[in-house]
Amino acid sequence: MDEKYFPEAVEKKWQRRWEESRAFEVSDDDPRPKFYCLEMLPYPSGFLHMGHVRNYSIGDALAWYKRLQGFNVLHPIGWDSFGQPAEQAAIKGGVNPRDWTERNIEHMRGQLKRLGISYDWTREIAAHRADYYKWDQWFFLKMFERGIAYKKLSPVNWCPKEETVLSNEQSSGGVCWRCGTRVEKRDLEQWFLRTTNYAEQLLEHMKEIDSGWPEKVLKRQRDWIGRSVGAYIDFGIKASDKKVRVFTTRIDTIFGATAIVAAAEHPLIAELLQGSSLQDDVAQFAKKVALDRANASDEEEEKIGMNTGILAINPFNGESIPVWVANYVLMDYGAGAVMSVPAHDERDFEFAQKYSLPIRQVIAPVTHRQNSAEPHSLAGTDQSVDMPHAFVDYGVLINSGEWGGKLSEVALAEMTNFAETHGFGGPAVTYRIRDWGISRQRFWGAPIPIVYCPNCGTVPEAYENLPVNLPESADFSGTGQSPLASVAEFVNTTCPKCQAPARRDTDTMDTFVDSSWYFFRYCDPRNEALPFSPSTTKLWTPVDQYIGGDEHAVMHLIYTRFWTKFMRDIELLSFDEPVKRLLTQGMVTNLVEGTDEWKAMSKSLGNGVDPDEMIRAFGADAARLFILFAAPVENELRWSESGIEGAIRFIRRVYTMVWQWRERLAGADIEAPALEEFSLEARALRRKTHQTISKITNDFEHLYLNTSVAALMELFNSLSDFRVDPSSASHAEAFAVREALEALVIMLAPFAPHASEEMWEGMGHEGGLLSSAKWPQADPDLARKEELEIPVQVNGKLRSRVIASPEVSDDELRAAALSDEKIQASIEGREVAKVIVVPKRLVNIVVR
RNA sequence: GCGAAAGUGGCGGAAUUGGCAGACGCGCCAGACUUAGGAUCUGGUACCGAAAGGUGUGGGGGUUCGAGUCCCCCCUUUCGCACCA
Repeated sequence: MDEKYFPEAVEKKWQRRWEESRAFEVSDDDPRPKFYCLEMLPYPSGFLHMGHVRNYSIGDALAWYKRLQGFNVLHPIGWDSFGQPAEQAAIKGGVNPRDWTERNIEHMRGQLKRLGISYDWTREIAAHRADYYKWDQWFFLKMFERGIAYKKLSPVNWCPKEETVLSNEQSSGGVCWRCGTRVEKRDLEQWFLRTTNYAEQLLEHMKEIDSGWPEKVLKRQRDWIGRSVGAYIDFGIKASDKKVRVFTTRIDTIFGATAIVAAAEHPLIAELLQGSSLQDDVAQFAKKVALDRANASDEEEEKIGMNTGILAINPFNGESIPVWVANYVLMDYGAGAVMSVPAHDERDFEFAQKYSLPIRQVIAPVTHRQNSAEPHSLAGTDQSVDMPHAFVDYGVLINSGEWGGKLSEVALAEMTNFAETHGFGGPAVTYRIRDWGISRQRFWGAPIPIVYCPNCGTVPEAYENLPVNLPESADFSGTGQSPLASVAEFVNTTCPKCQAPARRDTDTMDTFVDSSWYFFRYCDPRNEALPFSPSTTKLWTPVDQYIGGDEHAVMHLIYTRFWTKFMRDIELLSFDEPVKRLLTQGMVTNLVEGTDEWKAMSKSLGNGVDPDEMIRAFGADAARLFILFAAPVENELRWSESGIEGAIRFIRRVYTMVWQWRERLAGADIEAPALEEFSLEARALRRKTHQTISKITNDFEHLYLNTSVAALMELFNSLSDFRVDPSSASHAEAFAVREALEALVIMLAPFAPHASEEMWEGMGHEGGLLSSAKWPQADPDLARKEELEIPVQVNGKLRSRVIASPEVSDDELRAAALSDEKIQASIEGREVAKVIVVPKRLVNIVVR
């Protein structure tokens, strides 16, 4: 230990020591209880940003805490290394995506090590390496076998001039990003995973995690899954034996249906119009709707529609109503068609007004007369009525034949039942969640292990042929086509079934596939026979704490839940949910120069801060301490240069104090003196020490890291106020200081591990790593106050305080309060109506 | 538009069970040490007031002996969803 604190030297020293002593490597056969602390793995863009630093600082604080508490802590890291930026770099800069990616990983690994995050680096994984994506392919085959992976036609953005697929970004504004041609929607054969099969479970199992996940994430997942309970009804078609099916959550309004509105691309409509004069018009209309949708802005589009001339028959009343097509009905939700009830649905109302469709009220508000035989209604006629807007609430049915007079709640069940018994409908549940399309016409991803054979058709690659290796390189000139299609030695293969010459699928998988199961691979990262052995994940998973940004609240966190359920189904696992506790940390923001706006750090806004510069200027410890202190973990964090200076100032003060006491503490007798040997001040210091241990231990369980740091500062302030000179301190005083300082240094380790190690060594623990030390234990007896200071209020206003013993009774407190001089003065001449005593906390005297 | 969450000093925030509002830090002010200070140390710092004292947690109302905390209305901000039948 040097007299002065030099972060750079200290940090280098301990990073080396940790590596040499393999301090953070964990093994499966360790008798201690396990703890799996996981942070979302980064995309190797080339540089760590402050969001990463915050994410990993939070995780590392928890990992340190748990380790000091005696847990066997798995704390791994890896790279989400497939994805577009690498391919863009290849297209633009002519570099190989693999080289680009490896270089970035190399650099970012160095940054993480300079931050001193306590990872088990022996378990590092990277998605772009064949020993990882082989298992993506393995899972794909398993899903294919079970019908979870399937192929279907699906619309993509298509540039008709270049005859190529474009991503959403490449077709923004509805035109091709290169040639400016208007983009079309075109159907392409693509692979999908049946997430919808698991919709019910994804919803149901939220019960298992709702105490550990933020409510807002669960809510977004619930909305994403979008379970909706209602009924389906088949409307007959006039002069045809076909039926058109609709889904509704409001079957009670069916007597108010004045049209059927179908999605423009509804196949039944096209079929029914076969040969009709309207056939082309409707096809034209469908094309326009598809185009508008591709160009969709944030704004809701104006509703447009057209009458198809087809008539449908309402099975409840036999009425014929027109069938329309419109842009506001979506083919891929519900049944792709709705019954239009303008009086009781806002969208239908708007549509009906525009096209002068009849508006018929069939639900009346329930009034105070609801118990009378004749329900009150706003309009007692079955003709089109004037309504200022749709009435969408539940109410009482009117103009609804035999259901008239019933409440919506009752009619919903009865009418669904009626439809079912008469064979034209029944109960139905629909979901908003769609199957997950994973085909990407891109190079830098895991190849889809499917072969197209002229004899056998679509054939899965054989397991023993995995991995299907991604070629070294391809033509990246950016034709928009999957670059793999141009690599002959990749495309041309033999059929795994009949050995005939065959062609490979040239698409790669969505990168969300890689991140759906990566943290299971950490448990068994070098397994060559399986993605992981069930025994290792049985030991380590589920993840105890997962930490990351809330931009992944739906996609990644739904997909990984889905993947877990699939892995359970193929008996790799035996639980439903992969993550017990989830923390979504807040963003790191900085002032945008020339404005007073705080925005997320970004290159384009020029308000980014380079972690390396921070480390150079202040040290990793100060940067990490500041980040964790400045705001609660889930809040936005506003960057502040002076804040980080405060952090290094604090570390330096603690460091200086350790330096001043080091000789005295190294030589001090460890034996605790008898209680009566401690002075009043020494007892107060010990009380603060034990109170602090208790508070911080509790805070860590809730990840209240900012208040933990504040408590450490308070303890330090108490130590500073304990003005005893090291050389003249009594044995008891030195003991109290040692107890406080050791607790302080150990509990500082999760926030500033390098400096803490250095101080720990300086305090005489040569050769013993702080990283294998033990978290201090709070002694409740020592933490207990020796006397209480009880506030005394008069009519709820603080007037005085009285000193009392911790065992004081209510009566004693009351007496003490009433006899207090200041209190007597303020209640003089008034009648005491009541005295409220909150045991050992407060007295309130009510006077008149 | 719909839904949710949140509004506390100059700033980040604390008060986690209805019981002393403003812990801790930043900033600022004063002082010490210094050739010097954007270093370090000491003290102060919600507001009004000379003081006694009074006021104070977005605004208004309510419940309670007692409200930052619970209830109702309003305002503002942030986030999410946005044709989901």
